[in-house]
Amino acid sequence: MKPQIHSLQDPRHNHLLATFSNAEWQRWQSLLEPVELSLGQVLFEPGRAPTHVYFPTSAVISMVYMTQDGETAEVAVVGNEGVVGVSLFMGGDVAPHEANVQSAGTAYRMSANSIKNAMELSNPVMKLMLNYAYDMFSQVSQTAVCNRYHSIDQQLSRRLLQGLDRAASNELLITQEVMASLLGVRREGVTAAALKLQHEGAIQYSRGHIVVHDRQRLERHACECYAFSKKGYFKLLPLPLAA
Amino acid sequence: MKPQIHSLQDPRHNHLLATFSNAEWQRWQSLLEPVELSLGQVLFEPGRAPTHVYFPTSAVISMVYMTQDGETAEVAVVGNEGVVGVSLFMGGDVAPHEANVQSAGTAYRMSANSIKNAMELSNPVMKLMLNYAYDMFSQVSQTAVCNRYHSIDQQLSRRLLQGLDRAASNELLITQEVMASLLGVRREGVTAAALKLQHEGAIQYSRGHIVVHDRQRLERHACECYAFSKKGYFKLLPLPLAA
DNA sequence: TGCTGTCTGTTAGCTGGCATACATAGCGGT
DNA sequence: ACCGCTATGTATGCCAGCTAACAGACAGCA
Repeated sequence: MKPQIHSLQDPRHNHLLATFSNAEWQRWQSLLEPVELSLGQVLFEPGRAPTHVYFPTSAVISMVYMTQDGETAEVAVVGNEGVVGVSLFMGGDVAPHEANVQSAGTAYRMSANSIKNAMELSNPVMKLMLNYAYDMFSQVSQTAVCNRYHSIDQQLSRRLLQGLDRAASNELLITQEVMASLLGVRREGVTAAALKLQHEGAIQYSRGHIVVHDRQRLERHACECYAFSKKGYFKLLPLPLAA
Repeated sequence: MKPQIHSLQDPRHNHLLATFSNAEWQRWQSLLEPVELSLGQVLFEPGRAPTHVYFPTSAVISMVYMTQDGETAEVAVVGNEGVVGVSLFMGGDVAPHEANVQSAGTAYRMSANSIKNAMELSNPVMKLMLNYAYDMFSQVSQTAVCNRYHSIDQQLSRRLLQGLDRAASNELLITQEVMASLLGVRREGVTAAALKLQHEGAIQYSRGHIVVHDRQRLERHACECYAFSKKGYFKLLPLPLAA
């Protein structure tokens, strides 16, 4: 049940880092530091300037927004397709979100100063980072609409799939309680939705351990937001004309 | 009832343009084109690359997200504090939103190529634009949470205030029908909330013409999202420690 | 083996916002 | 003055998700 650890972590397991040319790579290597991220660890808090950016290789991080009353909602998920701490390279030093580790694993991190310098030095790197930031922006927009229109069933399915895409296996470690706080709903609501999925044979779970048996069924339950949130998906969309 | 028109439009009425040094300004002047934006005009559609960025001087633009079923929700509002078309300077050419004119008025626009060149040439300009993009990102995150937790009453008040901040007077031109599509709720829901505000004497309206009489009352009704969405607000927040 | 804490299942009643349908009221044009 | 269109007001019924409260089930630990 322990998180799997890549003892010889390869930075290129992160999709952004993987796109670097060898020349870029030379510059970056010494600035990147491999780290283990544990479940629940908080990478930065709302109102504070992140000290590092994180490039997950196997860890999964939630960007969580919180109201004054302490009610929470996840607005984006970041796995090895992305990077945590986009506020640093957009100049809005202070992030309004909390970034916490949803699934323990490995990542590479780089100090705030280093990433800022690196972006000044290299235009391609800057473009890459900004491009990802925009993906994330889109993902958050989608979340806003999803929160408005879609049922708990749909959202749970969506979120499980998003977790699955960033996991190495067909298993997830998350309790219904935590899932509820991510979706911004009651725990009982998640229980009901999860039960339905379990009765249909789509998933099987027990005490925070979820095994996905029928991914396709999950996809049928999920709202469109899942497909849309796949990395860069919207860029590939055919123009939705016929307005 | 016609929208007021500044016959001699000053680009510096846009807060972003206003921050430019004289040197920057020289370069930009010839690239900016003054335009009149009419109510309902669509600046760009989802899935398409914007042809221009727009710097509103008196117009107000809605960034609207749409589901496959055609349900809509506004995720951000842009007035003379900002710029429309951030996707262009983040490299994600294709925007997932629709940008449409919520309140007729004036703006300056610049072609997609020009803005891209301008950003390459000037680091300060790039930082300014990215900084604003991050503000917008925060605003969208806030909207996601607002959609989850806050009542129609609260959201209507919030949205009226956001409109008011970007208007020259205490009047707004918007029907309950349109407001409903922005908030992503039924028209009847807006009617009920608006009636309440009217009975309290906070606002007075008729056929799409809203006059705000008691701004403070609106602020009391609005959710925290209003205060938060004020431009750059989150940067000024004291650190919310005591976790 | 039993204790304890966490996780999951279930119930009863409430409410906000939903779908649907229709009524009234201004405004503009002829 | 009338017609027609758009905007607003209102009603009935419904349902998802909420509050609150509690019961069972399993894991780890002493």
